[in-house]
Amino acid sequence: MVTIRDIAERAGVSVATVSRTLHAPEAVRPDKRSRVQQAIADLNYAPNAIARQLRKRRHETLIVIVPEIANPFFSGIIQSIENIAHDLGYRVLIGETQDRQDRLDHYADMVLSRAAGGLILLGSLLPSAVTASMADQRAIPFPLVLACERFEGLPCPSVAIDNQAAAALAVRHLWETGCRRIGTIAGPQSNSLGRDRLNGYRKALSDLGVNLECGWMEEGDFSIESGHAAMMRLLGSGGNLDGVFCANDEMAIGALQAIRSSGLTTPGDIALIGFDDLRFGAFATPPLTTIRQPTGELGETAMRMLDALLQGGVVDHRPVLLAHELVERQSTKQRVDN
Amino acid sequence: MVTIRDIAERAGVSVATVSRTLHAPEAVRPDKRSRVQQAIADLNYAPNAIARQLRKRRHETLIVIVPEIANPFFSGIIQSIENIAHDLGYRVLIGETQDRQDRLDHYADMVLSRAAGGLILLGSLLPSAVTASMADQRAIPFPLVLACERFEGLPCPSVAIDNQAAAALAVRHLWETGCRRIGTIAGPQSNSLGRDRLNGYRKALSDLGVNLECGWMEEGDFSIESGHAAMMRLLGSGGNLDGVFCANDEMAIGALQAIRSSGLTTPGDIALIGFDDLRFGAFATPPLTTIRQPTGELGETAMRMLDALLQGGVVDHRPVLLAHELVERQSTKQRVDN
DNA sequence: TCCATTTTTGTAATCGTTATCATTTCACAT
DNA sequence: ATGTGAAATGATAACGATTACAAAAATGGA
Repeated sequence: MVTIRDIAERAGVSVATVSRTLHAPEAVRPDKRSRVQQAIADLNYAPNAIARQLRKRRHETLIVIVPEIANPFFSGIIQSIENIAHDLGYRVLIGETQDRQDRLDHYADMVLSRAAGGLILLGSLLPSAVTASMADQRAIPFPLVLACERFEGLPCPSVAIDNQAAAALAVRHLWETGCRRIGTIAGPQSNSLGRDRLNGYRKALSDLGVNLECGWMEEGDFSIESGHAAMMRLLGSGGNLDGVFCANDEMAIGALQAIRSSGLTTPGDIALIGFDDLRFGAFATPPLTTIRQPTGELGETAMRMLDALLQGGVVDHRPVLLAHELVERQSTKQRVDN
Repeated sequence: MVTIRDIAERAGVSVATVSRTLHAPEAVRPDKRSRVQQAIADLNYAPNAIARQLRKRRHETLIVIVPEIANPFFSGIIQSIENIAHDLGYRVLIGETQDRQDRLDHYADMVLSRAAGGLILLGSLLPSAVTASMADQRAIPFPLVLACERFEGLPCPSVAIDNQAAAALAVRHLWETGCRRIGTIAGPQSNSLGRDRLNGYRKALSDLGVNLECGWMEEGDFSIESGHAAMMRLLGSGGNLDGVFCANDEMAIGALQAIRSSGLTTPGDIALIGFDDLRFGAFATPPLTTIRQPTGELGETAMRMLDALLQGGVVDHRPVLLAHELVERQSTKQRVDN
C-alpha cells in the first residue's frame, strides 16, 4: 500500500508537506507542491481515511436504518436525507434490518465503535444499547434521531406525522363520501404506526357515533399479500362493508385485488383508502385515494436534527409533528361538493 | 472518550491484558479477566473500530451501490447479498447514486481510501477511478463486482442474466399467444440493460420474419410515468399494436393504465409483458406477465465473487449468466396448449 | 526447596495520518 | 553584508487499538 511517507520520499519533502499540499495547498511553495502532486499521481496515492479519522475524531459517515429497503415508502425519505446530508458534508449509508435485532445492533455497533457518526432510525425496532440505556436511566449512548415511528419516553429528537389524526381523517373521508359501514385493515400492533393508525380509526368511528361491529377489523403486516389475505377475511366475515381504511398503500393494493377477484368493484361496492401515497398506488386500478406523508420534509427534518446533535447542540426531545394531506383519487367515491 | 487505557488503569492491568480479555479471554486469568470486564461495564467502554482497523488492515464493511433504492427490483438482490454477507462476516451498507457521478465517486472514494473493503455495483454508471484505470490499461484499483449490468471489456467479475435472450423470449411469448403486431417500450439506451433488451426485441422480430414498423417503438426511462407516456405515444402513432413488450415492470404498469384510460383492455386489445417480476406487477390489473430474474442467485453470486476477490483469490472475469424465467399471468392472452 | 517449563503479563513498536512547535529559508529594508 | 519578521518546512508526538517479544509469575517434578 502506498502511504504518505512514500509520497514524501519520492517528492523529496517531509510527510508534513505532503499533508499540507493535500489540505492547504496555498501554504506550500509551488515547486514543492507540484512535485508532491506529481508523486501522488505517479504512485496513485489515496490517503487512508481510517488513519485520518483516527487522528481527527470526526465522522462524515452517517447511517440510516430501515426495516426493509423493499418498501418504497422509505425511499422518498431517504432521498431527502441524502440530499441534505450531502450539502452538509456527510456521507449516508443505508442499513437494512429486516426487523432483526441482531442486524440492527450490528449497525448500532458501528456508531458505538465510532465507525460512523450517528444514526437515523426509520423502523420500529430500537438498538439494544438504546433500550439498555433507557432501562438504566442513562443518556442515549450516541447521536440518534427517530423518524416516522414514535417511542414513548425516549429522550431523543424525533419527527413524524400525527398518525392517529391522519387515520381519523381518512376514515372521515370515507364517511363523507357516503360510506356507512367502514372497516379497517390494520398494521401490526407491535409497532407504533400500526397502533396509532388503528386508534385513529377507532376514534373517528366513535366521534361519528358509529359502533365498531365485529368483522370490521383485520390485521396485516403492511405487505401486499397480507392486505389481500386480510381483505378476503373481511369479505368472508359478513361485516357487509362499504368502505375500508387500509393502514398502508401496499395492503390497500392487495385489498383492491381481493375485492376485484371476488367480483366486486371499487369504489362502487367497497371504497378503499390507503396510507403513504406510494407511486404504485397512483397507478393502481382504480388509482388509490390515500394519505400523503411529507416524505421530503420528514427526511430533511431528521437530517437537520442529527446534524445539530453532531454539532454538539442540544436538540429538543419533543416530537416534531409535520402536516399530512389527503390525496383524493378514484378508489373512494367522489365527494358531492356544494 | 473512554479508551482501552482507561480500562487498563481501572482494572489495574496493562492495555495488552484488556485487549486479550476482549479477543482471547481464555488466555487471561479469570480474576483479572473479570476485573477487566467489570471495568468495561462500569465505564461503558466500546473499542474504537477506527483504531483497530488501522492496525489490522482488514475490512468488514462492503458497499452495494444502486442507482435508486426506490426501485423495488433491487431489493431482492440486496437482501440476498446481505444474507450471504452476514454469514461471511461482512457488514453491508447501501449507497444510492441517483445516477449522479459525483455521488458514485463519493462512495468509490470510501473504498479507495480504505474506509470500506469493496464494492458491488448494480447500476449503469462506473466510478471515474474505474473508467480512468481502464483508459490507462491499469488494473481496477479496488475489489469490484458488477451485477445486472454489462460493461464491455471491464476486467472484473460480473453476474447477470442474458437480457437479450430474455427479451426475445418475452416477444416470442407474445407471438405464440397470438399477437402479430408487437411493439416495445424500451429502456434508456444509455444503459446496457436498455440496449440488450431492445436488441432482444429486434432479434426476436426478425427471427419471426416480422418487419419492425415505424410507430412500434418508444423509449422510456424505466419509471412508471415514462411507461405511461410512452404507451400514450404508441397508441397515438397508428402502429395498431396488439402486444407490447415493456423493458421493465414499472413501465408496464404505467402502460397498463394508459391502455385502460384510453378505453382499451388488456390483454383483449393489447397484450402486455414486462420484465423483472416486481411484487407490484403480480397485483396489477390484470396481473402482469413478466420475465423473472433470479434475484436471490444474482445477489448471492455477486457477494461470493466479492468475497473471493477480498480473500485474494483470482476470479474469472468472464460474465456469469444466470437463467431467467417466463412468468405467465393475465396480461398476455392464454396459450392454447395441446 | 529449587530448577525447568509453561502460563500470564507488560512494554513498546506499529498502523497512516494530522498538528504542534521548533527550525530553516526567504524577502526586504537597512 | 546584515538584521528582521514572515513564510515555509521538518521532526515528532499524538490518535487508540493490536501484537511481537521479553519479563514475570505460576506450576510441577525432583
